[in-house]
Amino acid sequence: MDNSQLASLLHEITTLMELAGEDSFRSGAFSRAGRTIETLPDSVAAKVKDGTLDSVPGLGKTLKETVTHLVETGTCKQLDELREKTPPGLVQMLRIPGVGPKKVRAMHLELGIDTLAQLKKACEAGKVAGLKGFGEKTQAKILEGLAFVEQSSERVRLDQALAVAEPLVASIRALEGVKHVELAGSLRRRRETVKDIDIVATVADPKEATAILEEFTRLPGVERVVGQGDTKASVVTKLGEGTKAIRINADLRVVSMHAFPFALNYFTGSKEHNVALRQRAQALGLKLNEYGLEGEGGGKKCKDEAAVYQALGLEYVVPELRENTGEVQAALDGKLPKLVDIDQVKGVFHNHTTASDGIHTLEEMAEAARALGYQWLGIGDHSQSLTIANGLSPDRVRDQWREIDRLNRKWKGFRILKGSEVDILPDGSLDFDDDLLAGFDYVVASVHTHFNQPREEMTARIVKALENPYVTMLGHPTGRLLLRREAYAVDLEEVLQAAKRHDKWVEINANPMRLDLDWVHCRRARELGVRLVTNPDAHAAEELANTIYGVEVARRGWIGPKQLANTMDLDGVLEELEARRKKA
DNA sequence: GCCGTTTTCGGCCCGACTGTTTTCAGTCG
Repeated sequence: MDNSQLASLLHEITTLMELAGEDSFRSGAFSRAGRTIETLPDSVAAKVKDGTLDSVPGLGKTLKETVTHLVETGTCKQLDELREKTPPGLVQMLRIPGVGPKKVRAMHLELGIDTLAQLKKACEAGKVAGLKGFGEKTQAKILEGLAFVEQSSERVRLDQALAVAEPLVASIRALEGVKHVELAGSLRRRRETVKDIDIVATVADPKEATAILEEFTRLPGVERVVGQGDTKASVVTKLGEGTKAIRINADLRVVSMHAFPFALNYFTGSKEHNVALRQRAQALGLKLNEYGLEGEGGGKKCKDEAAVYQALGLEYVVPELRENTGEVQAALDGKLPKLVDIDQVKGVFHNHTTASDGIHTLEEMAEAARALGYQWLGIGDHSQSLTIANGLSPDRVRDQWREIDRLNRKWKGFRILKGSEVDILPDGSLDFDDDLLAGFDYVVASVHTHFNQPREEMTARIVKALENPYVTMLGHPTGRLLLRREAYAVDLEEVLQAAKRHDKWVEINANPMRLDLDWVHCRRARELGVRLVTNPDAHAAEELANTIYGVEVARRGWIGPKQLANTMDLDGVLEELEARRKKA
């Protein structure tokens, strides 16, 4: 069992405990444990095995037992019992905005409501409004919320949310009277998937806030207004049409000028990072909230977020690192990493052309890369066995090499690199023989078939591929498709160890549907000293721009420029690849 | 349920908003 599976079981226990009306501090302990584990790079299952569970903070006697049971059996007594007594419909009801565990529990106990369908009927019959603590407005909100639950998915991908949020921010910025506007929330932290869009703005004159909020609710893309007050408006936005339309909740908060840095910091989160900051403030005898930082001598003025961190005696923490995974301590010690930046990327390795399943030619891809300011572009079309993607035969590979040589005579200071995305066959051998592999500048090895192999088999398969001297890097290490397909079963720790042993790079696939390796394991790669590389896996010229998403994953994983192979300039990359070929 | 440079018991981050209330519970971030 990997950490994310274990964490989701702990989150399930948390939710079910809340629905069962258990003490919130007890359920909170489970929630924190889940949160800790999902951001922990080392395998908790391995810790259970070698008895080092004590090294995980927040696990006392009970939680250590629970975690051990979950790892060993996939479940535990408490979870079994909670599942037994909780109808699944109750969990779904929690997705209704404004409905939490207490309300769900009341409706379940008082009206016997177990499903969303029953809830809808009860609202339509006016029964819900009669409950103690409920009323007409609550009932109407639940009915509206039910429609939203039916239409929206729980989370959306980063790129989808940005496609809605960035135009919204631009529109708000253009409104009369608006001073500052920034994206906040998990979107600003660049999490791979997000639940909603948070925006913070300021106005020169507080009296204008209401008018700004009013205009916000009428912007293009806004489908419905959920709530609107003097400081906050909440809307449902829509991206796309028909059954494929994506709906995302968006909140705009308008605050005073002097509160802006505090509000932006507060609404950027993460929740856990905020808690850590407040504890830091407390330790200094200060009080931090979304309006300011108060001490004995009154409020402290901060002109921007950096000043807030400075006032707390901390180095500035960029949004991508604010997950309470050690960044506050590092900021205190002055030991935050220097992170890689998109401007430092000089090229990318793994891209496709019309030779396999891309839609643009070699030359078109190269020109697009040059337009982005890259010094080199790696082409890695599919190998022969992947017939569904028009994988290249050895003869077609040699044709492509001749074409690359021809094109490379055209440019000064720019090169196309000869690469391949070679399939890792089910037994761990590669889809081309070593003689052919030796002719490439570099080789990306990836799994595209037989996703259902047992964990040990898949791990051994990938490790064997990494032993091949001609392999340069491992492509999309887990095969996951965000919100669509789970990762295949694989022991990433073992894979990263093998990468270290054989001096191979590991890809952060920058396609926003993949983002694979994830940021948590980037942290682990960093610890191990495994070099990473991000590749857009572009199947069209415009997809080269997806590289930014991979860089964001690397940043969230504390990766600096030296550890990301993309920052090598043309001379550097040619030298590096030449040295590797000689060694092979 | 966890945790301890004021604590092994008694706290646990903090405040706003909403809708239901007449002093507050639930939800949210």
